[in-house]
Amino acid sequence: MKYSRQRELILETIRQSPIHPTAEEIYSRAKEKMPSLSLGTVYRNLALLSELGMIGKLEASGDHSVHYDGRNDEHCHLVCTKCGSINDIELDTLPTIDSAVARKTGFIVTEHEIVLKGTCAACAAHAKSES
Amino acid sequence: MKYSRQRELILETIRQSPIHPTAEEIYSRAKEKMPSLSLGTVYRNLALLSELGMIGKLEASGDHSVHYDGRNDEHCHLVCTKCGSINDIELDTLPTIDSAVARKTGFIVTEHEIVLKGTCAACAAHAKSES
DNA sequence: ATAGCTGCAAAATGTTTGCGCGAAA
DNA sequence: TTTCGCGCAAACATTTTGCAGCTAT
Repeated sequence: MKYSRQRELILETIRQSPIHPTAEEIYSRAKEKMPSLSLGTVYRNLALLSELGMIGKLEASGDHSVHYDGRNDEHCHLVCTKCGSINDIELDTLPTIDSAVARKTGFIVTEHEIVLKGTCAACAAHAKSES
Repeated sequence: MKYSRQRELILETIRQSPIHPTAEEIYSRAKEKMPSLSLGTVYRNLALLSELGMIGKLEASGDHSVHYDGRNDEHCHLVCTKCGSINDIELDTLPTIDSAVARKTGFIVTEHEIVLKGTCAACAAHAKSES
């Protein structure tokens, strides 16, 4: 893979964002630093980086676009269906699951997408104070 | 909610399909039985049925469309990245997770999307016999 | 020198929506 | 008879792609 300033910027932008940004969000933030950047380039690099496992990908956010994650280790996500926030969470029981699945079904797990949907603490508090 | 023959047919079609069909697949199967059926109606009813919890929804299939599931109880999915097959699996450790999450973070889990991606038994066997 | 990446714009894909008609209550 | 759902087609949002020029190696 050849180096490109665009790819470096895109990767940097994802890593610095805490919100699990979409392609569009990554584009508009990165474009501030490199106004010539094009959206097609963002998409091409997101595909590349996530294929290489350098960034994470979250398809099940519930809005209609893919979100990206600067972390590339295995972890889970909490998606609030009220405010749309996405947060990381570690679930220690998970590593054991893969081998259990392999034993039971012969399916070889190489990656997860584990999303728990519901109401985040902030939205729950907000709802309570309203009632 | 008012009864409609279309909705009944759509629900029936999903329940009879073992493959976790997409809207397009549901449409073309159902259209065989009701040629006047329109794709917009399929989408409207899928939104309705999954909002009511009568069918399941799978966003993280890896192809670029939403898949639906005749089962509406909580279970997990195995998505083969080689052949695209989607299969159900029960993971008994999961019910405990929700309360653990709530205790740790205050997040109230109302639904899951738990997808394990990798190579299914059939594709693994196929790869082995080729090498 | 050349392979690969970019910007641009057009196209493709999957999904949603407005409207006027027909069917259920 | 009134309300809701339907079929149709247009609109929409997101993502992908072809091309010609530029950049890293």
